[in-house]
Amino acid sequence: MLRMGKLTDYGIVLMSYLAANRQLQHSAHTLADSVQVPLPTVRKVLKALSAGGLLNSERGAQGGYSLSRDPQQISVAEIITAIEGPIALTECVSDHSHCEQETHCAVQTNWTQINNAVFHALDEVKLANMTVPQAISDARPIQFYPSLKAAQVTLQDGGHHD
Amino acid sequence: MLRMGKLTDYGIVLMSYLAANRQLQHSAHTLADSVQVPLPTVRKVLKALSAGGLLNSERGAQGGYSLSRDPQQISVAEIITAIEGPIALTECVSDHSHCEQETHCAVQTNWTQINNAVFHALDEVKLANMTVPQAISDARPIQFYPSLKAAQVTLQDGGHHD
DNA sequence: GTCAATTGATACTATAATGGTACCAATTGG
DNA sequence: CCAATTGGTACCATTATAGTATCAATTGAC
Repeated sequence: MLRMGKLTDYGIVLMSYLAANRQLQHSAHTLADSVQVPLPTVRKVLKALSAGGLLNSERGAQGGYSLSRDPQQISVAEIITAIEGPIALTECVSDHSHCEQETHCAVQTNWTQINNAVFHALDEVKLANMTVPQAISDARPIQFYPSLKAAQVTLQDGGHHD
Repeated sequence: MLRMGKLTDYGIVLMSYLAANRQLQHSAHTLADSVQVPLPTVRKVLKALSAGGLLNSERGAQGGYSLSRDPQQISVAEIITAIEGPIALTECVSDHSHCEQETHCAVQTNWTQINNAVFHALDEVKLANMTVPQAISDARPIQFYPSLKAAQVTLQDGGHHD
């Protein structure tokens, strides 16, 4: 499924919102209200975004968050990295690759390559593109293997997706 | 982290092994031994790969698995799809997108685009490329935001990665 | 024809990851 | 000094995942 966490999704939404309203400082409270996501969760995401250097934060009364850079300078890859951690499709390419099968596994090098390709794709999309729908010129229509989707009997249990 | 399950990793390894030994039929037992992964788990992965149409399977004594197509015709995107299900980075772009925030979320269209870009990257890499290390000509050297990696204080808990 | 080997399908369990929440410390403006 | 707000940490519950076990179906061999 290759999916990443909801928090990252929130992160994108949050960043998009901030990009659309750069002028002022936004408190976590305000943002939670705007984006319709529970406040504590928003806090968490905001915190990560800030720690990742994507947001400026000001403490104290009248404090809040704001984009640290232009929306054109921020890629979704950065946002993902800030929230999910370093982009790594498998354990192999992650920092602590404690792969026991190294001897038998002859593909780890390629994984890194694939990883880079994915990262590149993610890095080309800037936050500025997210605010303007359909603005990604690089996107080509690609089919998602619908036939395979049908044949997808799934592994995890009985596959009862009601 | 954008990571996908271990099973998918096994799947890639399995497929690579099969690609390197196309001539004969391999039983789950044999493969488990070759790849050094627990037999039941290998069975599970093999089953999914078979259901996905990537492997031919023969029952009965002397049965086993073999690639259904040329390694050049099989992409990692297909393998991932067979094991993890349809490639979807977020819930938004998945089949059952029960997104409550639709009103406030103005990015779902872009997610689909990003998804496509990632899928495309994954689809360009064929199984044949995996067996020959470093064979992916399309790969460019890309930095992984090492600075952000350092600043990555993480969300999930205390971030105590010893 | 029976038996052994092998895949197909399903169900189950335990561990880990994730989402979500709460709390307290630190900072800053009024 | 107080209120508002971020920073950091700890915690819990739900879910997903990995891994295992069991039985049915099929096929070749003896």
